[in-house]
Amino acid sequence: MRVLRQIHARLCTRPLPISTLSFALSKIVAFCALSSIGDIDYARRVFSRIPNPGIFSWNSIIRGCSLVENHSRESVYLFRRLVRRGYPCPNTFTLAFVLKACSIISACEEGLQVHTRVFRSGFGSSPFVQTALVNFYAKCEEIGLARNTFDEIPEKNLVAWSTMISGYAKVGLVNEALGLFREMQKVGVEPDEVTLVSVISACAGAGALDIGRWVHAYMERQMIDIDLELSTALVNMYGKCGCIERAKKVFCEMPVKDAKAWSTMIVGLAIHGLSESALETFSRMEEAKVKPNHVTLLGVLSACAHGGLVSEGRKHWSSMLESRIEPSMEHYSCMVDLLCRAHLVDEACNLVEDMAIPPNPVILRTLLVGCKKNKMLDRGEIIAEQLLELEPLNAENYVLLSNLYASVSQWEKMSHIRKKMKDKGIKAVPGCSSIEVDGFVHEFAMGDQSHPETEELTEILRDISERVRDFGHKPFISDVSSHCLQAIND
DNA sequence: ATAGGGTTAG
Repeated sequence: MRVLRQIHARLCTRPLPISTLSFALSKIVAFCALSSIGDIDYARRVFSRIPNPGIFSWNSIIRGCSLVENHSRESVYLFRRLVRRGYPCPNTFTLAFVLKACSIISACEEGLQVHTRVFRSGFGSSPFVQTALVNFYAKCEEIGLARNTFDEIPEKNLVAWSTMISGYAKVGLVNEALGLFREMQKVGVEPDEVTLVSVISACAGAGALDIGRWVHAYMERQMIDIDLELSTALVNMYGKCGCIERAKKVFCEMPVKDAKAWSTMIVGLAIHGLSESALETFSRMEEAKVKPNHVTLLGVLSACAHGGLVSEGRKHWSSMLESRIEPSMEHYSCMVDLLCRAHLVDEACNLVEDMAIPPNPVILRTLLVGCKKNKMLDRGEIIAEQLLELEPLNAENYVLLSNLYASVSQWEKMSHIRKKMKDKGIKAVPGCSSIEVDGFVHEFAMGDQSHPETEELTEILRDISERVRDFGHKPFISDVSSHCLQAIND
């Protein structure tokens, strides 16, 4: 960068022809915007001094901004400016870059405008632009539009398939993602690392362990290079699917581990209740001199919350404040959860009151659950009031408040809330779960009888429930079993 | 110079 700055300084003092100067400055912009050692602010300054920037310069700066964190919006602004000026004319590169920026910031309006422009410009048949459009729609959760665009691509290459698969995986349409993966193989397109990352991440989201294992075996068979991203995806998949030992194995065998990899492992251990291991992994991460990010801390705090490790949690909270990680709403949620689980509801409330930003509904709900567990009616009512003001249409809030009343046997107030819900026409979203059997993910929702084998399943659940009773246990009310019991009652 | 990838609390 220093050498470049010197060259830049000399360029400016020479009486060069404008075209030569523009060309040289364009090259500087491209380097500063795109190189890993570059400097986007410098690129912007140089760009603003180019007398008559050509499309190459515009593209460099638009792409550069889109790739730098928190600068993607600027790409969109630059593109608008370019369009308003009317020249130079955007090409396929410009469109692909600006669509990428739109997908990073989920700028749906702007992306749609670009799409209109694509139609008019006649670049609609460029595979790059088409794939960028698919990605853009998927990132904006317009999965139907993404699919329409995808279907219009006449010759779908690997990148197009991967984009669509990852789009489905991201919005949780796991069967669609896996189905498309099979279709892709049927037409003879071989997946690469990037495709497989999306497939594995779809498996993680669905608890589809069998398919995940199959993909893992497939990669080993095909000698596909299991790189950093793939390994992390595998660690996550095995962790989410309950195979923490396999997750650990993949993790240990990774030659290089970055913050995401460590975080994934820590979160995996935390959700398995292996709090001590999670914390130990965190210290190994620090020893390895990998800088923790905000997700790492979420994992650490959630491990402490699950293990009831209050003082450890407090320690990590204050060291987080000391380091440069600004606590986000999610971190506060985690800490509030930790305190509430440890029956320190008052302290949790104080923490929330001291927040610089007003608490979001998630935090308030966490507090409300804490009040319920500790039978703190008055405090709970105050929190519920705030919550209902913030989100008067969310059924979850009414259910939580009614649960609070139930926990202190205030049946009249409870039925009052239920009635209020009914009067407002608010319906609870049914609880749901899913399981993969032989490569298909079966989904169940509370009260939903649409599964072809509902009768047999209900029969089995009834049997389990009776056996639990026969053993002299109360049917245990965990999240899953309460759904089952509800299904039986229905 | 162009399009697709991993981690996120309750």
